[in-house]
Amino acid sequence: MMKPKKTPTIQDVARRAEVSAATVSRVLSAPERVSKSTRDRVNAAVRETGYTINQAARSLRLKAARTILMAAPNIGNPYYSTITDAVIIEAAERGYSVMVASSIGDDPNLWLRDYLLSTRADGLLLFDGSLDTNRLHGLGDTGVAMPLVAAYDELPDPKVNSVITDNRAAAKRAVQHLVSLGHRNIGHISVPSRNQNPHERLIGYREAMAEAGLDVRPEWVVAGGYNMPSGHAAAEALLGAKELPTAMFCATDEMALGFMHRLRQAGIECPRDISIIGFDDIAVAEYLDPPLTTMRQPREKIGRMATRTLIDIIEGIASENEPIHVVLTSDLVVRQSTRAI
Amino acid sequence: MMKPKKTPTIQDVARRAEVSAATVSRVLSAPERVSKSTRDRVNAAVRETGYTINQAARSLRLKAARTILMAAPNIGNPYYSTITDAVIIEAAERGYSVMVASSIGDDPNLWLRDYLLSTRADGLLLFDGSLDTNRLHGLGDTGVAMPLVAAYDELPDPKVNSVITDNRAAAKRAVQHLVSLGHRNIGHISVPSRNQNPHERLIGYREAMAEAGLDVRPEWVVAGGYNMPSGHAAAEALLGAKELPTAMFCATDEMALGFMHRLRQAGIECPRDISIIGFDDIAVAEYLDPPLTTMRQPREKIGRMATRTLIDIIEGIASENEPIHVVLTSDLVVRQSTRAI
DNA sequence: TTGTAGGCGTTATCAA
DNA sequence: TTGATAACGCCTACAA
Repeated sequence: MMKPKKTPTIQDVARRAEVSAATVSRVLSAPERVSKSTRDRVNAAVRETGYTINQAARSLRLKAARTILMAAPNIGNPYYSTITDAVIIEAAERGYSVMVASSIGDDPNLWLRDYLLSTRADGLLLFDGSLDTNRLHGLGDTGVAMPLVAAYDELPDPKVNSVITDNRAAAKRAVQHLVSLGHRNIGHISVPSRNQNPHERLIGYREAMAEAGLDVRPEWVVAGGYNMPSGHAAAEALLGAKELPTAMFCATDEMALGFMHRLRQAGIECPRDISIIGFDDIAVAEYLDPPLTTMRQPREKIGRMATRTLIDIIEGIASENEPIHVVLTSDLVVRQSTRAI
Repeated sequence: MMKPKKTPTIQDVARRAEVSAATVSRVLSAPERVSKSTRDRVNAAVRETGYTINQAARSLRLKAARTILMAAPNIGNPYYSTITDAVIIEAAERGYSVMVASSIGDDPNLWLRDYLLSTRADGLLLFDGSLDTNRLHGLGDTGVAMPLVAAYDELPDPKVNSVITDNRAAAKRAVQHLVSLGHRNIGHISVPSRNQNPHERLIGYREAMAEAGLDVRPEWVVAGGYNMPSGHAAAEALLGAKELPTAMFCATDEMALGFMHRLRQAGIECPRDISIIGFDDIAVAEYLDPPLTTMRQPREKIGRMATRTLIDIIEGIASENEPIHVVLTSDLVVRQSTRAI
């Protein structure tokens, strides 16, 4: 059994290199301020001792953790995996670590505040539209402003920095695609809104319908909830209607999947009997049968841009006075689940 | 513009409650050691000042970050999302934060070591079989042992704590299911192994074939790579063979999906012409057409158990002398992609 | 270019 | 039960 030596500190390195701790510190953070010869000696000593900087001490001293916190309603949703990946990579490139939090528990606003006030994280990447950005941003009564970037699929508070895709326009294009194929009876499975307004994708649907001079049949617009079971349930509901639409715009691919699945059980085939378009372009979309037509969300880009923006704000590169709003676009990906009528 | 007040420290609370900082600290960590009256005063002061503990200072003092690091080859893979979720939840229940790292970059072994040595994380949850657990566990020359739990889909180094599923047995059961349906010509798309041995799922396949007295036709065993394109490619390769197997055991659901997709393009329908069984039971599996028969990995359980074990080790609840090995089982989920011949 | 010294906010020890 | 004090490891004026 090897006895665990204490982890070396900057002092150990200093002793070994026969310099002061200050010099070691300089070599590590501003090498150019140290003569080449001592620098080499210090670097050697660092290697020999296996020294690693103690982040806790550093954070305490610097009042910065070089860590960002990513909060999503459920990281468990595959939708976030690509994003998470991008966040980690971008953060790593800037020398930041990433903490993740699932917005569960009593009062997310409360413990998020905790994270940021407690020098655990320097900024917040918010993927959860249900959190109160007002309280978070101003941090309520303490009045300490916290670097924050919102990147969820709803229209965020304009006072808050955000990186989003233009959901309304994308939804419109999805519907227009169906219209261009000759469909006039177009339904929609919507996604719940977390604020008082209807979700942007629902608004886009309505606008596109109106602009095309088409009626929105209330029984063809059914509320979903992001996942496959909700698409399944929507199909169930629709099967009760006297007449089926010829095309459906589903606000997420997962719902499209559940929807299609239930319909097939009832003998209704896509795209033969009904055209279906989804939203997101999740990885499996192109491998489905039929491959799913959808609006592709640039998830990697969302992750990277949001992270970059946040770190820019943390480091003072971006001004904190004017909120930053980045709007990315989604692309129509035509596959085989939609066809001309 | 509200001017950002400094975040309150324990001193501020102490002053306000007219006690010493030590007392405030006690109220926070060992309330029973403080009289009720002062305790109440302190708690009031905490509330009034909006005090939050400074984790950096605390970590420095305690030499513990109450944070664990989760490292996966690519968090981007949806397979990990459920696990990540479980890890976060379990960790939160124990008062730990979760950092995530994707095993990219030059030398993961190096920067992982960094994380742990630098008081950023107290332990490592390893989902990447390609990392060198030997070097990580002993941390090489420094000889500092680090709390580590491996939870990837390969047989880990027996010296390292691990939470895994019994891949070999599960693979055998998958094949046995096909055999029980009357199949004798059974192929396999394997997953790459990261050590010198073949992957456990491949071994299980071979064993089951041998036990059933069936031949393994080399041209029916093709190397895959976890994702859908590799399943696609495997199908491509197989289509070149003079004869097709009547059943295929795919080492992951993603590969099964890609495989099925390519075959369908060639007019080969599942389960009519070929039975397909996957592995993992990813969320979409039951919504596919046909719904996919598969071996379900208890991913949530893996995440929770691994986290629990790691924290037990960190906190000294579990002994660190004898490595802990938890083996979970996978369940066969029969759906419609397999049928009797 | 290098060293000295002080302090970041906590908690553990010891004494009262 | 409470308080004074020192120390955790680092960085940054300031001084030499």
